[in-house]
Amino acid sequence: MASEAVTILQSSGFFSGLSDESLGRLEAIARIVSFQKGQTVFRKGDPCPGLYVVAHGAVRIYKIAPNGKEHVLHFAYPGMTFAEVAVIGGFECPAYAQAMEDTRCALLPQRDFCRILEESHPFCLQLMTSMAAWVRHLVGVMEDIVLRDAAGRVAQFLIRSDPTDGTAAFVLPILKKDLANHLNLTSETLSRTFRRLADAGLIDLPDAQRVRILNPDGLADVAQGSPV
Amino acid sequence: MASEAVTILQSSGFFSGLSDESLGRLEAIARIVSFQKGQTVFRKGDPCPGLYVVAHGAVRIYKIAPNGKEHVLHFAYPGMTFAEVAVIGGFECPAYAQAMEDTRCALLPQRDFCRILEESHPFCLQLMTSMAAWVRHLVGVMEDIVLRDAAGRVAQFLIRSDPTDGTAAFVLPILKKDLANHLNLTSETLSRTFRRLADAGLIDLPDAQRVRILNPDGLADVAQGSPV
DNA sequence: ATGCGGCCTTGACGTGGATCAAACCGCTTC
DNA sequence: GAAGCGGTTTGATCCACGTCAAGGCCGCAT
Repeated sequence: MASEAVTILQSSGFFSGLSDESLGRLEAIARIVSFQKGQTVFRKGDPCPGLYVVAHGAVRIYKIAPNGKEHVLHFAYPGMTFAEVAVIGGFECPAYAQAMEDTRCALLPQRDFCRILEESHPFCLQLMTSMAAWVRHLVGVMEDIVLRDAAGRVAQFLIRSDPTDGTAAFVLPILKKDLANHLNLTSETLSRTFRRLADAGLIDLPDAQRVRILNPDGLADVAQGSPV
Repeated sequence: MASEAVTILQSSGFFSGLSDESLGRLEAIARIVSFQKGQTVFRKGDPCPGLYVVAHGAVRIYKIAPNGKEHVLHFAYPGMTFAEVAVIGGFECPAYAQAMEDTRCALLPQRDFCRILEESHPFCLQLMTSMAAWVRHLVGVMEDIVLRDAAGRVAQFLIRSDPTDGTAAFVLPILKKDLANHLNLTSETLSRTFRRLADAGLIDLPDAQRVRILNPDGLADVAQGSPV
C-alpha cells in the first residue's frame, strides 16, 4: 500500500513542505511497520534502522541509567518522527524506543534515506530547519528540568499542552506515571503537585485523566517561579 | 585580514571538511569580532547576528530562569561554534552569551550564511551531520543531569574532559563555579564532591585549578552510579 | 462475582543537595 | 603592605523531593 506511506509522510510536519517529487522518492523507499502495545521498537546500541514517522499510536523514547532509573526523552505521537538524529548522524540508536499503544509507523531506511539526502538539496534544507526546531525543543525541555521546581514544570507542561487554549477540560495525552518520568519527578510528587495546583484554584481535576485550566495567568506565574 | 578568517574556520571541526571553494565563500562573508572579558555577546531575544566561531578566548552560553538562577548550556572554546541553531532555524537568540575572557571570533552573518546554505549542497550535508553530533552531545548533557547524582556527574565530567587520557594532572578548563553551574550544582556541593572523590582515592587535587585522575576505573564506576 | 494487577493517591519519613554563614585564599590596586 | 575583591572551602542548617508503605480505584480474566 504505497499510498498509505504518502499519507503518513504528508501528515508529518517534518515532511509537509516537500514537493511531490521529493515525496515520491520517499514513498519509494518507505516501509510500513507495526508494533503491539508494549513492544520494543529498538534498543540503545542497536544499529539505527532508519527514520520512523508515527501514523497511529504512540512511542516513548527513553534512556536507562546504570542504576535502572529511566528517563523519557520524548513521546512520539501521530505525525511526529523519531530516530532522525541517529539516521542523519550515522550513529547507533542512542536510546530505547517502546510502543505505548498498538502503533503503526512509516520507516525510511537509513541508507536509502541518506542517499536521498545527498541527492536532494531542497530536502536537505527542509530537514535542517526541522532539526533546528528539534534542538530548540530539546533545550527547552532541559531548561524546564534545570531551572524550574516541580510546580513550575507541571505548570509549564500544562500551558504547553493545553489544546483548548482556554478553559475546557482536556485529557492528558499520556499516563501520569510517564508524565512524571518525563518531567523528572516521581508519580507521587506529580500527584501532590497537581493537588496543590488544584487547591490553589489554578486547575480543576474532574477525574484522573483530565485537567481543566481555571486560571491561565496564575498558572503562567507558577511556571515563572511564583510559589503556589 | 581575510586570511585570519580562513584560519579560524579551518581550525573548527564544524568546517574542517569543506572544499576550498566553500571555504572561500565563507571567507568572503566572514567578519572578525572581538569581545572583552565579561562582555555580553548577545542576549536572549536579540535577533541572531549569525554563526560565531571562536578563535581565541572562551564564551559561555547560558539561560536565566525567572527567579534569577542561571544555567550554563555550554562553553565555546577555540574551534567551537555557537548560535548555529538559531541561525539555521531562523529564530532569535534563545540564550545569553558572554565572553569569559578576552575573545576573538569569526562571525558569519545570518543572511549571507543562509544564502550559502541554499546554494551549496555539500556544505548543507556537512552542517547537517555536525548538527546531529551536537544534538547527541546535548542529550548526553541532559542525561548526565537527570540520571546521575552529584558524584556521578562530576566523575563523568572528569572522564570526558581529561585530555591526558591517563594519570597526569590537568587544569580544569573553566572556573569551578561555572563548572558547578553547568552540572546543575552549587559551587559548595561541587567542592564537597571533589573532596569526597579525593578522600576515596579516586582523584588528587594538587591545587584549586588542577585535577589528576588516580583511579580511572573507580571513577568510571562512580559515573555509573556506584556510591563513593 | 471474585480475584488480580496496573495506576493513582495519600501519609509518614528520610536524604541529597541547597542555603546561609564564615573564613581563607590568591589577585589586583592603591 | 594594606585593603579590597572574586573564587574556593568548610561547617551548620534547611527543605523539596524521593522513598517506603498502605489503601482505593478500575479494567480485565477467571
